[in-house]
Amino acid sequence: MSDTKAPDASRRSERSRRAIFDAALALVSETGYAKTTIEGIAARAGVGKQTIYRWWPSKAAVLLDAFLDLAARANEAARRADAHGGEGAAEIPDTGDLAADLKYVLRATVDEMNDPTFDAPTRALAAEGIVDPELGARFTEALLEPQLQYYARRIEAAQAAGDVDPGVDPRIALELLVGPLHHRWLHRTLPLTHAYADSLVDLALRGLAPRA
Amino acid sequence: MSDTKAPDASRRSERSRRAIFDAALALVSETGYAKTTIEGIAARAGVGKQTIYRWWPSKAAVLLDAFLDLAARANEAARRADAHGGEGAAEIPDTGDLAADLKYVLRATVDEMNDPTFDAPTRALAAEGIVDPELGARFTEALLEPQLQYYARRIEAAQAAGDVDPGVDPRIALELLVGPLHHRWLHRTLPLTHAYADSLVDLALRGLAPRA
Amino acid sequence: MSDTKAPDASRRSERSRRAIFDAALALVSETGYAKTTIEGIAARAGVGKQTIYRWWPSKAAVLLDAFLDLAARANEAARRADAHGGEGAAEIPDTGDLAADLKYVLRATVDEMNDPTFDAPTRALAAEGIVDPELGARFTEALLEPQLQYYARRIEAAQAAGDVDPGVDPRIALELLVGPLHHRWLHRTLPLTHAYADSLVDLALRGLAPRA
Amino acid sequence: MSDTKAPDASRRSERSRRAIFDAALALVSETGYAKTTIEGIAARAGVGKQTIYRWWPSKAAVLLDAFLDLAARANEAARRADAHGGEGAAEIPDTGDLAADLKYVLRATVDEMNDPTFDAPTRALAAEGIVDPELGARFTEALLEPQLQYYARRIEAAQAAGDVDPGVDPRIALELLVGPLHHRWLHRTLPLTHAYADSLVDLALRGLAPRA
DNA sequence: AGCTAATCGAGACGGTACGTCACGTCTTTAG
DNA sequence: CTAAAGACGTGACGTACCGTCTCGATTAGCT
Repeated sequence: MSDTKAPDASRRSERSRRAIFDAALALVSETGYAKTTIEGIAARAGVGKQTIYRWWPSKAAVLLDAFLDLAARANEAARRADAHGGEGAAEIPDTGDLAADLKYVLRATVDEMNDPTFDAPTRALAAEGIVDPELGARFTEALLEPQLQYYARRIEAAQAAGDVDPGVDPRIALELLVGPLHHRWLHRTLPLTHAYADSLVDLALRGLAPRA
Repeated sequence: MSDTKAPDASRRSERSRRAIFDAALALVSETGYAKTTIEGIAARAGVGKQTIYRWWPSKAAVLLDAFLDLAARANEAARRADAHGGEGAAEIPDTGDLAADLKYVLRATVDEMNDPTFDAPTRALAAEGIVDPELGARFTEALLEPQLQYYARRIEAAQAAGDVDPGVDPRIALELLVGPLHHRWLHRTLPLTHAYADSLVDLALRGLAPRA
Repeated sequence: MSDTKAPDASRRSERSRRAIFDAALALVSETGYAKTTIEGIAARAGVGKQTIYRWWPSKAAVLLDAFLDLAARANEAARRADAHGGEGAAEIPDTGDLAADLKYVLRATVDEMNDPTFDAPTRALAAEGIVDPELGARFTEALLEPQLQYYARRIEAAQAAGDVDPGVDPRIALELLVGPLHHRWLHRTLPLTHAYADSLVDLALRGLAPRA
Repeated sequence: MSDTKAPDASRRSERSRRAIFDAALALVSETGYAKTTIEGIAARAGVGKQTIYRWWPSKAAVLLDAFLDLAARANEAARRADAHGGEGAAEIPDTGDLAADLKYVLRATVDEMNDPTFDAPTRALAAEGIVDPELGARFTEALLEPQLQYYARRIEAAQAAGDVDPGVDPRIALELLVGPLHHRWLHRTLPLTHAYADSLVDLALRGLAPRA
């Protein structure tokens, strides 16, 4: 039906999967993405190379899954910490003050982008995704888009509350905030600061305000 | 002073330099950046590998210079074509209508991003620069920043003309336009269209408008 | 215990080993030892370079093993041809006439030295062994010494038969025969002929004769 | 007349020639023949590569000339030291006692072979000459043969004095002495000692003695 | 509980490209 | 006008990983 050789996922060794993720993340953070090799991951994980090739098509795919897994576990932990069993940790708060809410999230994003343990793998994945459409799609779908949806929902809520012009496409609105941030982050043109995040929110919100 | 062995640039073979650029650009456009190798470039250029390693530190650096050289020659040609010996080909027009001028440039940028002959190498260089800070700096400095300066100048002119709030940092203003465009381009979240460019300009300009 | 990474010999591909030997011998006889490269051997054998580097430390070592293998197979064939399952093909005959027996062997050796298919690789190996002690030891041990032992045994037999002074060290005796031959062979001072072999035997035997 | 490009020997720089010899000998003794390169010699001698290529066809040829020059200067010095302005330093003495004279010379030869400063370059040249007939001829003619002639002359003298069978070819006689020595030297089968030299002389002389 | 079939760790294999080294030729530049 | 300096095309070096391919030795999941 599908490919000539579909491995039987039910027989898969969870032990190896974990070890591969751990090894991949460790190696990327220690030696950088470019110097990380599948052979190295396998050796570090105490795993045969074939076990990696059986389940992933590329180094980037391994790292993406490893990162996703890390994020999922972090979320899990966060959810357990929070009393309310919310769906995800990153939902944008809605205090009624749109500007404040957005600044809060953008500042947090800026902090992440300045944190090497987040920056290194994400940057590597983004770069790989830019060049490899297949992986880029997975990256966007699994990492980027969910985050953007939080913005979309908050902006829709703001439109309902009359804080944002209802005629504006929330998608474009969100890109007005996130685009410049990513631009500075990826191209390293200028430092990413909380002040910058705030200015961005202020300026964007003036564009999104309901027409007089 | 510098490295232990600095080759004598005055003895450099212009012939080889040209051949390497041509080969690099041809190979990238034919087979893609990832499949392009230094060995392949050398072979195609009829040049020894050492001649590449002598002058460039990496494949990406070769391609960056090749691309820069291409752009420079294109500019040269454009300038000769235009009667007015203007400074560069990409200066943003100033018709007095800021929105129209920006839409014109953003549409042109969108077109470039949709043109594979521009898209492929630029995307590859951007991705490489994201991961390699050294190269990223060169990429930003040589390719990205000059372009951004055009926006900065046009926005400053608009501020002088009273079309843009003088209190706004032109740098942030320009990122409001370029950031979202790059976001869609690099992450391939949604199609890049003229309509999108227009919306972007309209929305951003509302944010930049002088306060009532 | 030994090197940091010892390949697992039990998993070794006999197919590749054979192909490498064949390619090495073919290339040496076709283009000469100096022009034979490891890369060339690998290509001709349809084998990865690493497969050669995994098992041999140098081009000379490959050729030595190839030559040894060839000799072993030749011996095998010779033994099968001879009705009597003798030990090796090169054992010196013992007809009771020492001079005749030695002349027979030395003439055969002269013939080998004059035969390009034997001369070329042996000469190359000898030269390499002269300069590389490691390889020289292997060459001596595996190719030269076994042959010398045949002489030693024949001379000891002659001593027992009273044809050679029992006070003479067989080792020196044998070198009296083989040394001059190799001298002419390696240094190409004068032609190697059967007549020369005969003279050598006569002269040496006069020195080895039992004292009156 | 001769080759397409015959360099004008009269214009040759003696300074460079000396520097090249010195550099070649120094490098060979420091790092070994195999690791010595023409590029290295040129650099060490402060000489352009072309200056070497103009006058010598190969690394081995340079070293041969360097060694010859060294030997010539050593002889010159020795001659000046000795009162009698003899032709060369290595002429075999004739005390009337052939065995003693030969032992003296063979012991001296053994000592040379055990002396690394002599052993290393000679061994390298011999090995190269074994494989490269052109160079081998030059090596034999310039280094080996003159030495052998000393033996030939001493043996002829001994024949005249009635100490050696006049029917024996001096050439073969000399090879009986020198061959075994070279055999042990080049193949490193057994240690080269004075005792060995003495045994060799004794044994060979029994073969050469006049017939009863 | 035993059988069977897949996955597992391991690593040899044919390859490709790497970045380096030296070759021998050719050109440029300083004395 | 010579020779040092060294860039050039060439080609082999020895290494690193690629992705595929056997190997036993576990492990499941199904009789």
